[in-house]
Amino acid sequence: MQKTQSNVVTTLRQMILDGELAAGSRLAEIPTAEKLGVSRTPVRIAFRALEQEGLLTKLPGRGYEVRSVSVAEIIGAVEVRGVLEGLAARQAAERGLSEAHRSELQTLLDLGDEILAGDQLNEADLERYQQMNKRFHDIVIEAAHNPAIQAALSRNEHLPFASSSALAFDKKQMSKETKRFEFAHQQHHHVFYAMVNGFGSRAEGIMREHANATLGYINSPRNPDELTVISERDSSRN
Amino acid sequence: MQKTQSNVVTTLRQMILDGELAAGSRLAEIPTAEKLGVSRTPVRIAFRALEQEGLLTKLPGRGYEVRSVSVAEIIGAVEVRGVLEGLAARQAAERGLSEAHRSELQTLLDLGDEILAGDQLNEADLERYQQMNKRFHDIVIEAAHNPAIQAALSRNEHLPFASSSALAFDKKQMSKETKRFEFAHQQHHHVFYAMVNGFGSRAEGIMREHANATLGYINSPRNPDELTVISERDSSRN
DNA sequence: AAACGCAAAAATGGATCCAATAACTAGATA
DNA sequence: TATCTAGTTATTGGATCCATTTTTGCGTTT
Repeated sequence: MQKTQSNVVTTLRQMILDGELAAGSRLAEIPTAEKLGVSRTPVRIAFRALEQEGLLTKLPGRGYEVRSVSVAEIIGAVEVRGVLEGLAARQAAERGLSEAHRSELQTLLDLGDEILAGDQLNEADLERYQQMNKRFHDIVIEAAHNPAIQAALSRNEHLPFASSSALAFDKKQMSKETKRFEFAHQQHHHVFYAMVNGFGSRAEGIMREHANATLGYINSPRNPDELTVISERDSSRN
Repeated sequence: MQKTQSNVVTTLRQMILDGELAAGSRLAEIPTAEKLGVSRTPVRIAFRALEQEGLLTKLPGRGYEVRSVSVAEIIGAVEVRGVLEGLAARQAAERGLSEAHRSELQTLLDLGDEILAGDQLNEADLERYQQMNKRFHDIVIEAAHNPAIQAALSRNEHLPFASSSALAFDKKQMSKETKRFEFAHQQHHHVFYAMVNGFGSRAEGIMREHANATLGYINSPRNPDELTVISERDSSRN
């Protein structure tokens, strides 16, 4: 399979998100091109694209560096997602959902209920839930009919997941994590109710707060220890 | 003067914003490169950067096209700016302003008062006001200490000004426009007061609404005729 | 032993070259 | 006359080449 231009971007992005390229790694065009088996041209374009996405930073004269994202930055990015998706939910509610959007959201809600019906989530459930969740949020943004929201979000889309393990699902605490997803899914129900009934302000408020569900235990005030652990791990590179 | 890479980006961007490249124009790499006296490489990179900024759209197989921005899109983008700068003002207020930020904002407020002291704005006043205004907003964003806000805004930074005349200062109605600036600057005073005193929610609300001041007469409910005129002009291309 | 300087190596930015693909045009045929 | 087809043209994507700048490392000198 020959590597194509966008392929290089996605390959590098995936390597960064997977932690294969550790935060702080220096990347130069020529070695990267050789490593991927392509020429410098697509690599050059990929570096600039990933810089735009906030995953790389330019070191003038020494190539690029994989950005190390601090916990504070992740929290900030989640906050931004919150206000943007909140705006989307409000505009969707004020504008009114199309029948297609309404029915697909309903289907997704049912699907989420079903996934969460069992006692505890397993690996497969997690995967299914996250797909459902992504689609749910995408529809809300679509339904706002405001392309600027999508554009603003794209810049921060991958950032919260850059420091891979910080937002990882904690498989050692399945029951706690399961509760988190149950709560998040309740919010899905509530924002759906608000949007269907044209309650723009409620829809916005719920969605805005809902973003914090992504953070999981990071900002849980009951678990300062865990916060500390992550902070240490991260502050060592920042 | 030799054209450099970022030069090509800024040159093309300026040409688009100035209307020199009309909305809907098709742009190909080779003609553009020849026109600017550079090779295809920097042009290729510039096209992708401007696509990221939302100023160009890709026509697969036929190069790029200068995006035509509808009034609805501009209003949507302003809405997005509102929630993002509102978030910035809130976080700045909650975090507390540094002394440097506080004093520079104070200076800018005084400067704005001075510019608006005369009866009516002239061309030079307008220029000075807009510089002051830009700096004021930049400081608010800086003071939030949330790089994700800056990143999200960068995507929509130029978009509201792409359809050049839609947001242009209406020189035939100086007194009306002057009142608009006076109102906007009052909001600057209020958001400063809120931020200095740590009133996060007020700061957010004021800033969020303040974004609409940019729109000027576009969304003025008292002037549906003017709105119609702009809509027509724009809808013809959309 | 430390610091300065020079040279070599590596990196980027820009230009050109080659190949593949998609769009246009003109001509032939139904 | 309309449509299908084939050939030509234009355009992009990828690879390589050249020049300039910066870093880096080693050697010399103080």
